[in-house]
Amino acid sequence: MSAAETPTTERLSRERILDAATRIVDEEGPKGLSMRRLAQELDVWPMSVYRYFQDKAELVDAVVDRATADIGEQSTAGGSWKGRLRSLLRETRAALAAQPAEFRVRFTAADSSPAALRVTEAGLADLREGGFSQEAAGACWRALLAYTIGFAGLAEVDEDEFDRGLRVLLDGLEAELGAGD
Amino acid sequence: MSAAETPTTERLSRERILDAATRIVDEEGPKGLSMRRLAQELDVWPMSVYRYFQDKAELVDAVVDRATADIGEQSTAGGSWKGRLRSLLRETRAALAAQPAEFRVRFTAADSSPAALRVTEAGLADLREGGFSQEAAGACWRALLAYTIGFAGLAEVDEDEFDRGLRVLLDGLEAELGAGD
DNA sequence: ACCTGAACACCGTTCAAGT
DNA sequence: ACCTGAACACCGTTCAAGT
Repeated sequence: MSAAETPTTERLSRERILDAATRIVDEEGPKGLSMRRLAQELDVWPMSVYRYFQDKAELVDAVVDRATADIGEQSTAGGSWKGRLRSLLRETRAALAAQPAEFRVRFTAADSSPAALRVTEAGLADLREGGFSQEAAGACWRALLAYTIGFAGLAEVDEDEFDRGLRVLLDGLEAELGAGD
Repeated sequence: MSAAETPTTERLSRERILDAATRIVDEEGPKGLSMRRLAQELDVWPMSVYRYFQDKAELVDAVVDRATADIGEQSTAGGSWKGRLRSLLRETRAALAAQPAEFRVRFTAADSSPAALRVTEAGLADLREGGFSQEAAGACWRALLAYTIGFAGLAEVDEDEFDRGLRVLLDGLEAELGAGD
């Protein structure tokens, strides 16, 4: 009993905390997530969470980061650069649309999440492969990302409608910035 | 003294409350706006504000609505439908970019603000004038609005870059949806 | 009927006291 | 050194008691 303990509850960890936080947000909405409610869900003292996250803001950022962490995993494989890029942005829209609006804004915060940085790097790589200069790729990416994030916030959304607009924007940007300029 | 009072502070009103709320948000950020802080700023009991706004959510919506209420006032005059539309969206982007991210999401909430509805109606009217069918105008508007709102959330923004992307998107949508389909 | 202000049920976070 | 839990400084909002 003293040598080999079998704890009734697993040891606390960032992973377990994020699981619980995500569960609360899914079931009770973003306003339901408080440090105290979270501690209760984990059967832990309120202050214990602060061992793993500096404050609530850091926790929320981690929740959003994890919810968007696997964007682009599906579609790094073959196909044209344009196809990959559209697939990347479709995944981005879907992942962001699944987040509550209050949390979604954290994805494009000034101090971007690791997930957001990875998505941006993947997108820029695709655009460079498509013949855009570094500067043109940057401008093009911001336009595509703006469209995607904005669409994620619209109600009654239609996946096909998103894709049609995305194609129009991408083709137009390619015609304007891809070859000449 | 008893017949004609000269009150040291003006009577409370929605207008005065929104002035104070906007001032607090400008000076102390969105997190600084609390019902209690607002009451203090107005030199009033905390509960007095509830005579004019049902709850804090309604107050915040009213703040955002007022901050976006004069979008489109400048540009309803002459020019092509495309020029008017671009001007409308430029104003929309600027007004939204001036709002804190936490408040910005309320502009496109499911129960849209009066200001958002007016902007949408103006945009749709421009698109109909440009030859879009009602259905095509709806899809086109959602794409343009998504792009605009998304851009409003991006850091280190360039007005010209916004405008270039907007023109690309609008021209592309016109080519795709305006004439045929 | 209206307005007051005390009170309720929460927050995030600090910090002194214990182990 | 680490963990606890009491305490601080707030919240939004309800509601009974006063006028």
